[in-house]
Amino acid sequence: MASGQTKIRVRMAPSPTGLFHIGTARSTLYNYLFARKNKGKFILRIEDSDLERSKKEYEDDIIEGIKWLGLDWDEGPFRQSARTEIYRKYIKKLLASDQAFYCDHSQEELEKEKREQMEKKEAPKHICHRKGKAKKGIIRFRAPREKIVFNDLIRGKVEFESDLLGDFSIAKDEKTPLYNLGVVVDDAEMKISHVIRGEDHISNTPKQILLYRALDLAIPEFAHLPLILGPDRSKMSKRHDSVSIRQYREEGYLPSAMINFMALLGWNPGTEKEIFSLDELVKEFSLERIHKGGAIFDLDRLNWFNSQYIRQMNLDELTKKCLPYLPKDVDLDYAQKVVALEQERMKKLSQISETTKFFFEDDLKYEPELLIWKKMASKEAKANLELLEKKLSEIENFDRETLENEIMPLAEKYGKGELLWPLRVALTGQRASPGPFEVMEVLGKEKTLKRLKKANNAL
RNA sequence: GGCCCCAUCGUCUAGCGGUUAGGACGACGGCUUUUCAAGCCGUUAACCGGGGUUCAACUCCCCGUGGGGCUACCA
Repeated sequence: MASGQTKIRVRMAPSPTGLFHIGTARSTLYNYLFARKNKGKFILRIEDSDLERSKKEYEDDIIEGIKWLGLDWDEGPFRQSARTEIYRKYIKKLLASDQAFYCDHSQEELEKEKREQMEKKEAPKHICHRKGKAKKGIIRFRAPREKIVFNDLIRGKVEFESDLLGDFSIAKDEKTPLYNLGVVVDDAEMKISHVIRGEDHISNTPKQILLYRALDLAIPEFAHLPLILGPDRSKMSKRHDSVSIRQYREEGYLPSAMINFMALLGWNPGTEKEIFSLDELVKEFSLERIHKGGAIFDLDRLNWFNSQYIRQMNLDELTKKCLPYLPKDVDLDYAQKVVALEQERMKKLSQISETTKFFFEDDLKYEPELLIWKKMASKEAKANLELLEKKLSEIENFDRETLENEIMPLAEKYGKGELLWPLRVALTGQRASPGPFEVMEVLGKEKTLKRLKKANNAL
């Protein structure tokens, strides 16, 4: 057990078998917050011991994702694939003391045994009575029969009967550990004080405790996080829509929004504050306030956080971030004016390509009916557009204020809806958009007049 | 099936024996308004069930029920 003086050392140990997962990201965040809050160290370890499924591109995606979120680590990344000599030492020790042995039962035999046990309503487990004398088959751990109790920092006392575990597998061969042994060896070697991980690992914990004991290693504290759930309340996985950080990144979610949102899924400081910077989270964070129950990933809430952070951003920065969603050769000043009009309306950056299309197209297509306000006659709309065209052509300064001062009196006279609606639709071609004055200011006189003429012809 | 974990509005949650059960997202309504957003105001909506313990249970205990996780020569 870690004492008060023990240095806090935590780790994140993702396996590079898929894109950086939202659940992994939240665990990373919590580990990071705990480390920073307690002036400890945060270690990154890539669990790539399954060479078949591990891929460099996934490792890159995970590391990139962590950095994108604005998190960093103090040691690593270590890779299990580079640590085989370390594992060999421990596996040999277990073998030599007869706590582990080679088991050469085939997978078919094991599956058959399991099926039979389940039919008899027994706990499925393999207790090996055919210990290989040769170095053949898989290496199993001879689990002692005892009660295993550990104190989970989030859940309290958790008890298991090791009897139920059977002789579980720990390595494919002397240099290739399986998950449970790999974690134990690495966590011990890296002097990890607190293992903070998803709840799906609770059932691995007794196996790992047994291994710590067998190898005479110090057992860390454990804290099992509630899971992030899909809308169907099951663990978020590939069969749900968007589970990778990359997808959110590409859709235009801000790291600050992701961090804020994820932090509050399963934790909160007990106040009514909702918006937190990473630094503020570090200050407030505590394991004690983490929930036990899983939390559903609510996209509406994420969208809300994202819109909050989009609004807070300064315009230069926001424009830069929007560039990928705007036409390639766009003029930066023009783009900035466009973005300014959308800043308060955006839920995510990617939306801007649709909502601002009309700013970048010269040839708008008009549905004649759309140009007409409510029940006004087509003739009237036409007349109003002509009136506007004439008035606008006399105005030199196309800034919002001048435009408003010149046009609003007309609108009062001829009807706001009757005048302003056809104007706005002529400018945008859309049912919904920012107001006509803002749009004209961005478009400028020439484009404005051209659009009015064209709309008029469509009627 | 076995083992383990969990349980307050639709969702994220506050609550740690005595509260009109609070906030946020969403939804809905209103104001504003040429439209759509935004903004402001308001409405809706929850303690899974049953036993205890207690003067008093959302809160503590037990049992149900429900949900979830694990059950690999994956991690």
